[in-house]
Parts: sequence; structure tokens; C-alpha cells
Amino acid sequence: MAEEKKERYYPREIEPKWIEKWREASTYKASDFDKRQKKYVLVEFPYPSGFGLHVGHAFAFTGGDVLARFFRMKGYNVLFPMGWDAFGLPTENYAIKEKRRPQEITRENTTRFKEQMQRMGLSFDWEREINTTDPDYYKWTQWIFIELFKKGLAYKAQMPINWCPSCKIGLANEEVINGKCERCGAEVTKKNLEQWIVKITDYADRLINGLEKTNFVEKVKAAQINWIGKKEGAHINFPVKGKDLKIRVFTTRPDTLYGATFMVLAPELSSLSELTLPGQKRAVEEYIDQAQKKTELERTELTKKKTGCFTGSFAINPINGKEIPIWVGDFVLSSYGTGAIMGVPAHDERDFDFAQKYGLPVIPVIEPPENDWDFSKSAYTETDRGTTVNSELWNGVTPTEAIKLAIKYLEEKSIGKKATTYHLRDWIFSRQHYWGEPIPMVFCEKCGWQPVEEKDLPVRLPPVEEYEPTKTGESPLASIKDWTMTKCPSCRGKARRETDTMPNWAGSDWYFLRYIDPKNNQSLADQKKLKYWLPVDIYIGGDEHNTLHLLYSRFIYQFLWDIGVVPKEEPEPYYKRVSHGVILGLDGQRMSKSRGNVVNPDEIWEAFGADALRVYLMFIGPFDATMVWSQESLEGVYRFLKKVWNLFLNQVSEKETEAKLKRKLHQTIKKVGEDIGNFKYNTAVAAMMEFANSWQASGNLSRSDSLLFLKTMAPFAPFLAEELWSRLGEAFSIHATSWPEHDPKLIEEERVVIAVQINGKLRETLEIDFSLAKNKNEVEERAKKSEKVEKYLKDKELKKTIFVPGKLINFVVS
RNA sequence: GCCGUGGUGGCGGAAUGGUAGACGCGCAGGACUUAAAAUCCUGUGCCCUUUAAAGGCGUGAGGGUUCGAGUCCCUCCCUCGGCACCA
Repeated sequence: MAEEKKERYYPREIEPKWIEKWREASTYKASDFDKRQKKYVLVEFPYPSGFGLHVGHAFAFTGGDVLARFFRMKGYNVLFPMGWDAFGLPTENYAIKEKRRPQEITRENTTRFKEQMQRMGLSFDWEREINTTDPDYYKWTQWIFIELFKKGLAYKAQMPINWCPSCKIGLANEEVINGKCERCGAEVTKKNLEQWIVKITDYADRLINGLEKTNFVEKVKAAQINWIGKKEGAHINFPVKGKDLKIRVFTTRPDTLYGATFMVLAPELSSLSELTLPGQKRAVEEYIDQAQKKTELERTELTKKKTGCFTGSFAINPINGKEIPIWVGDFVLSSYGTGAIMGVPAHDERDFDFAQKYGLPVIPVIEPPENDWDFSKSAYTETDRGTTVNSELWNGVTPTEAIKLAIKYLEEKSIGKKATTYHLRDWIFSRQHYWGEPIPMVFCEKCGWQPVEEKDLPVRLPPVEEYEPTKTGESPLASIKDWTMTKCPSCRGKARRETDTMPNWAGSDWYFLRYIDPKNNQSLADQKKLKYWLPVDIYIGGDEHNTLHLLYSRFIYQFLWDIGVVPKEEPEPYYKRVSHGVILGLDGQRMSKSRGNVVNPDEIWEAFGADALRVYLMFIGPFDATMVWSQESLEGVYRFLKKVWNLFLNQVSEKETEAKLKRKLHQTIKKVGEDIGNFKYNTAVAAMMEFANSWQASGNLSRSDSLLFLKTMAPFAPFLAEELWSRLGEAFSIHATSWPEHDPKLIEEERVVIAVQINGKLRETLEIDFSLAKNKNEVEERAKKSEKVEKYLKDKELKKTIFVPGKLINFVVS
């Protein structure tokens, strides 16, 4: 760009100058086994898209950077690494469109991202850079998969994918828009493929219990627990009338068994064909056909519009021999429970809606406490109040007690038993795409599925002519015959390679371990180094990753713990998880190319410099909030930095600082330090602004005090801080100095303002010496002398006086 | 639908149950200037009032607890995020 560059308050050369100095001096290097205490600050690594760094990235990374810099100044040995989660669809699609190699595109994108990050002054330790698409990295991703397989945690099963019959390719959920193919608009159907599945459900309880050892924010814990969705209840077997067949249902409410008036099966259930009577065959098949086109979300939403179809068969309620009709309904999911439910419309809202729609009977078996419930209007679902009725074997108790009695009875009679189900499902691990880690498995007619031998890892992605998925639904790798043909690792006979690749999550599950030992070619990371650095002290990431990524990652870690790859002392990988917020475009919408509301950090950097961009991002709002970009506020921050710059150049001298300003300085040091530790960056910046205003008004700051203030600025504005530090004649680098300590004696105010309230309403304020403000009698006496207060106390009875030392006095009168 | 988040001036936001609106933006007035930009100073929740004093109202809506509620409890409304093949 030959355009003339806008003036800044500081010479432009200082940014590249300090970037180079920091690199040369390895200012941000994390040293293994250092004697100092360690801190591992992790920010989710980005997918290096072709659009370059996004302000959302800039925001999250700066948040981590401020913390990392603060911890370094606090004397910690800080690991603050960065890398690339570079496998994925966008690159693959771009490669298809441009007919270029994804490897090349990825290299370009990561180069650009890195440059942008460095320009922003982010203090990553670049010696530990990793890339999930690097064969030396994905060798270990593949190794983990083989270990999972060896422990029986990876298996093959038929699973449906989204299939576009017109393009003849599999589609990601994202590429299905309202049930139609994003590319051609054709109706998307399902196609069953043999896929690798990873048994994360084996770890369900551990993934819940392990949270106790962490310090995640509550909403993240809740997200994980809800996602796993552990529910206790019972399996109950219902015989089918006239058939030698039993249907097993799962219910959390076995106490309502007497109230079951129908049964609903998921459309995918294979036993359906056997159950459907000839007269109903057509209707049921049609219904199943329709249901398959819907997504799970569509099936479970819109409560009022539940649909179903009668199969013609009846089940027999094992508790009382009653016949109940068997329906098929798509609000029942095959992936949850047993794929079959007993319908108890009196005590379940979904069952109630279904019964209403199809005129099925409602039999109450729990009497609500007030006994005024209208069972024709809604279901009664409480379990802690109410009494069981119409339930021969367990009448007259609360539902909670009845659940226990019911399970006991069911188990005694072998018609059912206690059971737990989870919302969490096993993890579909296969993708029919090119740009992912090849799944390192080989199929032999004689020996079945065999893992590739460790010495042959990594299984590298071979060059391929076409990156398009094949018309059969297989990945493009399937078309490379001499690659797929191989030898069986077991019998050395002819065998065929797996051609599916791994999901994006595979590489990001364990990346934080690789930063600890990025170049190790003996193992994924050295035990001693892991022991030194783990756990991750703070993991900063987006809410959108609080379930999938975080859960998968914890699962893989727990698995690695089981097989002894990670230290026994650390059963959980992340000590603390913090969510960062989202920055919306000027229109209040999420930034996206198509909306045209994307703010490009490069332009901001160009116009205002790295420090202004950083400080603005930290000032815009609370770190975990949703915020709207504002150019005007950015300019305000730029003015603040300019003001600070000029104050340092013009208002620093050897003269001692005025007492009042000195007090403000120490208050600011205290507040900024506390706020950084609590991720309250916005108020930390506000405090520094307040100090700059006071400094400006007061005139002079002593040289030594100015250095203290500069240190508080350093984590936020590293360039400005380093440059002024050097201009004040201090030795390189401010970022290697220690955080200033505030003097507690200096921060106390001499005079304070006491609020005087009458019946809780503010009526007067008193300015009073700090030493007297804690004395109740003194304050009360002075308050009563005030005319304003007197007015309110006159002719009233003083009932009570509430005194908060140093803050407030409240007279309660009547 | 389920789960989660949030709702405070013209705007972004601040406030251990204790003076609501810090800080920033914007706006208004002033200083400097031939003028502008930049910078500095002053003011700025709303209503009544010429102004001021004094007062009243005010944190999505409605109730409650409390000497005192933006903050705690209950009911409701709305916003935003996630929902398993986007990462």
C-alpha cells in the first residue's frame, strides 16, 4: 500500500523495533523445570482461515496476553503458547475451488496469522508453535486413536450421514440448510455408512465427577453436566400381545407405571417392521420416511405439534396386564434411552401433548397435594409432593418413595431393573473428507481391522488429484488405489487402508500437552515436563466450546491418564476454565462476511497502533460479555494513550509527587492488579484513565513514581511501556521487571464522605476525617446537626439508627 | 423444545445488600486560534422550575424479604448463545 500513513502520537518504528528486541532476547520464553513457580495460560488456538485474524481472536488473545504478562511480572515462569488447529472444511473447500493443495493454503494462512499476532504484541513463546496438520504432530493424534482401539474404545458401526442424492456427496450439518443441500438445493437424505465410533460414554461418570477437581466457572460446569445428562430410572420390559417379543423402555418415573396408556417407539427402531400390522404398514412406512428427513432439533422442538402413527399392535403393561397401543413417533429418539417410551400422559408433558392430539386416555396415578389439578389441561410432573393413587402395589406414598418401591418390585419379578441413561452419545469419529488425519487402521479379510504399527506412523496424507468427496460417499483417499492397497500388519497378507479421516476435534483434544514438549519424537510429551507444567492453570475459550471440545479433550486426557501417558498426580487437564465474550459488528449482529459487518484488526492496527487496539479491546466491556464494536470508543482509548505518552514526556521530574496524587497512584496499582487477576480488564483500564486524569490535573509526577505507573500499563500497552521505559533511561526490558507493590499506608483517604439516610433515603452527605468516620457517636452527632437532617427528624420518633463505619448512617423514624 | 447468558442514561458500561450511573463515547458551553484541527476547562439520568434551592421519579414488568434491593427470593416478558459433521 503506497497510501500515506496517518500520523500517530509515537514514531511508527518503535513497534517493529521492540518486536525484534523481544524475539532476540527471548523475553517471553517459558523455561522447563525453572525454579520459579509455573503458570500455564492457555488460549484456544485458532483455525487459520483465509480471512486472517478476526477481532474476536484479537480480543481473546489479548485477554490471555495481559494475564500472561501480569503473571511474568508477578514472578512466575509462564507458559503462554500458540499454534494452529488447521485441519478442516473451509480449507478443503477452498482447495477444491482454487485447485490448490490444502497444505500450501494452510502455510499461507498460518504465516499471515502469526505475523498479525506478533504485530499485536502478543507474548507467545513461538519456540513452542504447533500445527495439527504437521505429520510430526498428527503422528501422535493417530497414536492416541490406536491406543483407544487397543483398549476397545473405538469400534465400527453403521451410522447415518447427511447425503445429497443430487451432488452424491456427504454433507456436514453446517452444509444442510433447512433440510436442503447448501450447494444445489436438493432435499438432503440420510445414508448409512460404516463409521468409527469412540466410546466416550464409558467415561460419562468420570467426566461428571472430575469436575469437582476443577475450578471452572459454574456455567461451564453446568454445560458439561447437562450435556452428559445423567438420568436415573428403570428399564421395563413390555411383552407385545400375540408376539414372542418384548419391548424395553427407559423411564425416570417407574412410579407412574400404572398410568401408562400407550407406548411410542422411535422411527429408527428395527423391531417396528415386525410390530406393524398389515393394515397399518403403508401409513407407518410413510411416517418413517417423513421423520428421516427431519433433523433431531426439528423432531424435538415444537411441543404442540408432536406427530405419530399407530402400528396396530398392542403391548401388555407388565404390572397390571392392561393392553396399550403401540405408536411410532419422531419425538422419541433412537439415540437416547432405549428408543422406546411408555406414555404416561397424566404425569409427563410430552406424553400429555401426544395423548391430546390422538385422543389417548389420561389416567392419573399421583394425586397432587391440593387435589384441584385439572388433568384435562396439563400433566402433573412434580416428584417431591403428591400421593400415589390407583397404583395397587405402591399407593399412598410420595412419588419419590414410589420410584424406589417400583424398582424393587420390578427387579424382584424380573420385569425390569434399575438403570441409568445418559444424554451423552458415543462419538462418531469418521469423516469422509481429505483434509484431516488419516485414521491409521487397515482392514484384512483374514484378521479384520488392525491398527497400523507404531513404527509406520504417521500415516501421511497422500497427494491426491481431486479433493472432492467421491460419489460413493467415501473420502477422496478411497480413489488412490496404490495408497489404499497395503499389507496386513498382522498376517502380512493383502489388506486395505481405512480411507476416512478424523474429525477436527481429534487434533485439538490434546494440543495443550504438545506445547509442553513440542519436538519430542519418542512420545507425545515427556513425563517429567508434563509433571512440571500440568495442569493448565487457566484455559480461556469461547462458550461454543464448553461442551464438545472441552468434554472431548477432558475425555482424551482421562484416557491418557488411564494408560499412564500423563502424570498420575493430575487427573484433570484444566484447573480453571474462563469464557471470553463475543464482539458483535456495528449493527449488533455477529460479524460475518455475508453481513459485511466484519471489523478487520489490520485496519485498526494501521490507523491507531497495536497498543490502542489492545487497550480498546480490554476496555470495551467485561471479558465474558457480548459487546458491540464502537469506533468512537476506540478513538477515546487512543486519546488516553496519547495523553499518557505526553504526560511521560512533559510531566515527569525529580520533584517529589504531591501526597494526593501519590495516594491515587497506590490506589491504582492495587486496583489494576486485583482487576487483572479477576479478569476485570475494563475497570483496570478505567482506573488507569482516572490516574492519568489526576496526573494531568496535578502537574508533576516523580520519576520513580512514573516508573511504577508505567509498569501497571505494561501488560496492556507493551509497546508504549517498553519505549517510555527506555526513554526514561531504564534497562531493557520493562516486561522482565516485577509488578509494583502498593503501599497500604498510602492508600487510605484522609477525608471520607458519609451518606446520611432517613428511612433508607439519601438526604445528606457529610465530609469527615477518616479517623472519625468509624466512630458511631461522632457521626451521629454531626449528622443530627445538619439542617436537612433535622427537618426530617423533627416531630418524629427515632426508632433505630443503623451505622456502617466509614460509609453510612441511616435514621429509621416513624 | 432443552440447557445456558443477559436486560442499568442518547450509547459502551461501573457499582463486597449501603450515596445508582465510575471510566469512556456523544452532546452543550467556554479557552486557545485569523480560522480549523488538536488540546484544555466546565456541564450533562429524567420530571417540575426562568434559574437556583428544594423536591419527585428512576436499573425489563409485577410481587416479596430488609432499616436499606440494580444486587437476595417468587412469577412473568424479552434478548443473545449452544444443541453433537462449522471450528
